[in-house]
Amino acid sequence: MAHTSHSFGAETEACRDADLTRFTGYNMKRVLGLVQGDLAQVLAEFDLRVISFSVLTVVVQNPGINQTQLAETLKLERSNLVQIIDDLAKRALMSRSPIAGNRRSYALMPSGEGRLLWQRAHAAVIGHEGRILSMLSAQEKEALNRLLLKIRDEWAS
Amino acid sequence: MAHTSHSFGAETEACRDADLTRFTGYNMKRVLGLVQGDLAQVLAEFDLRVISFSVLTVVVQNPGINQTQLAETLKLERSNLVQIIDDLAKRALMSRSPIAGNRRSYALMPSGEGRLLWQRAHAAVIGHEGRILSMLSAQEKEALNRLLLKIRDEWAS
DNA sequence: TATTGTTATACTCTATAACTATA
DNA sequence: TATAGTTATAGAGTATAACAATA
Repeated sequence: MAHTSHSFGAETEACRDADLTRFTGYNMKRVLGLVQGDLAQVLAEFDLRVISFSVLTVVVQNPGINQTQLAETLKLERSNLVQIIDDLAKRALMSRSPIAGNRRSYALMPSGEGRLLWQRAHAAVIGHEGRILSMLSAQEKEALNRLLLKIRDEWAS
Repeated sequence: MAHTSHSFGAETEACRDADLTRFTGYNMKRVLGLVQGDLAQVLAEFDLRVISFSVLTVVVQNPGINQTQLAETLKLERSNLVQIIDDLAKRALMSRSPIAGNRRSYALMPSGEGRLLWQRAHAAVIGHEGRILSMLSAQEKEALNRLLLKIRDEWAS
């Protein structure tokens, strides 16, 4: 029985989900799990969650954006952004600046400290992607991104 | 002001996350969100969640597998499988069969009804992937799967 | 002692409704 | 009336510890 059990494990364990690997969605889910796990560890060194880094990136690249535009950009619910922005604002990484002539929305602006932290985190994320995708050639990485963006563009609302 | 607001939206709204789209992880997350949303709707017609379909697939392809092996295969925690299998068993789509000489694990076996439901759901999932990836050529789909599996294989534990 | 299945629990992510203050 | 931000809440998905039965 020990022999049976061992040979079963050794011979077929690696392909028990063979049928599912024919689905791109399943493969993406499995790979994204690996990527997000490593990325979360990398960003934890900066006290950032993955979503916080995304928010910081968009605000640095689009200073003055408001929360509704930010939510649309990252495809998040406005309500789920509140705590994330609260945290970043409390840490003085960005500010909610009043807009002249409009008192119901704020312009999100990165602080100097926010820009500096973002630059360090951004470099770390580039390092993370280099490591996690190190088995792909430059051409393969470019092809992967091109294919993913082609799918997203087709279904862009 | 209406003009300013409109031109801002029209000119820069589409590329506010341009910097993030350089990251494969971000692009995968965005695309997987679209794919999983559509897939969930497709599987809801069979009263299946995405995870239930994965479980059913692995059990159909590997009759006799136990819960620990199933959890390893799908990279889930054993504890999180309990309710899913409970549901599938209560609906008589699969059974927990006792194993001769081993009373602490069960052999998961698909029922005839389970195989039939799986065949219908499987066909629907293939249809879903065909629709959601319809902008890609056969070669592109194959390339995408190959790249994803190459990443996964490299980091397989 | 180690393994299998299970329970309980907690934390993250996501989705929705309703509120406030503004416009 | 509609919009921006907010609050509360609920549902998935995921992770961990501890337990009973069994090996």
